[in-house]
Amino acid sequence: MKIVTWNINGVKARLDNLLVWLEQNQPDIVCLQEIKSVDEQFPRVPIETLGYHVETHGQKSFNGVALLSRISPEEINRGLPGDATDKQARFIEGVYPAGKGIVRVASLYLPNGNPAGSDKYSYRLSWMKRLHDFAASRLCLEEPLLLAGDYNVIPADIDAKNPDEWVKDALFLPSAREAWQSLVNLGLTDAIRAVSSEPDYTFWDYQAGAWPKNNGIRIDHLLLSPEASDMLIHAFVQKEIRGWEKASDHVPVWVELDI
DNA sequence: ATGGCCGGCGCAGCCGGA
Repeated sequence: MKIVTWNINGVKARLDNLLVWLEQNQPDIVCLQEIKSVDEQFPRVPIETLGYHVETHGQKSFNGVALLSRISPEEINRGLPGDATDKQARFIEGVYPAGKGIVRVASLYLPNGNPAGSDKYSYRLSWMKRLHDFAASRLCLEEPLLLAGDYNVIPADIDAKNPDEWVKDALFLPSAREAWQSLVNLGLTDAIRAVSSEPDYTFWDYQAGAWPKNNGIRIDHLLLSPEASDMLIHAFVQKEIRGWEKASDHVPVWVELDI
């Protein structure tokens, strides 16, 4: 089973790319972030025509996440628990039949939090705490679980071409990296780091020639429960997608599971 | 050497992103 996460930076602006990519790559489950669409305007018909089920959790203009899948989900949950007043659409979870059991997959878009010290940064940290509590409760189920998405966290120096440029950025501040490490320390496996100790950037800014200079960062991650990690065959970043016409600034990150 | 963008909204620039 092939599962992939991709921040597409606007599903309507990226629809032609998305359809070609789906046909060429045939993923089983796709976690999308930054769809920037309300549910009613998500272009579900052309995606369904390719054989995918579509589940969205969107809002107007910003944010928004979705799950595309070849197999119909048994259950869908929208929104990250822990704050009923949170109106930002950043989390959707699906439960899918797989093998003799299920696989549980979440598509998440963690708040950027810049500038540091702002209300946005405190919202980011509180969201990370909620994600930590959610992951802890899900891990008690002892199921194959994937928490996939745009974490907006650069975990370590190796995950940036120029780490010095990021020292005052919310993506690389010690408190954000500590929150990331605390999440991983629950017993989750960073799929890319499990298979590679090389730089594997997933984002290159549109500005300042970041892509031609390979000035990238690794901020899109798949975290696997022990039950999912045991089934890990392969993980990789699909870097070449960044070179497409009208590319997103993020690229797809894949895992293949023996399930 | 320096600076360099893009999507959404909505029809002009501004907001948000990382």
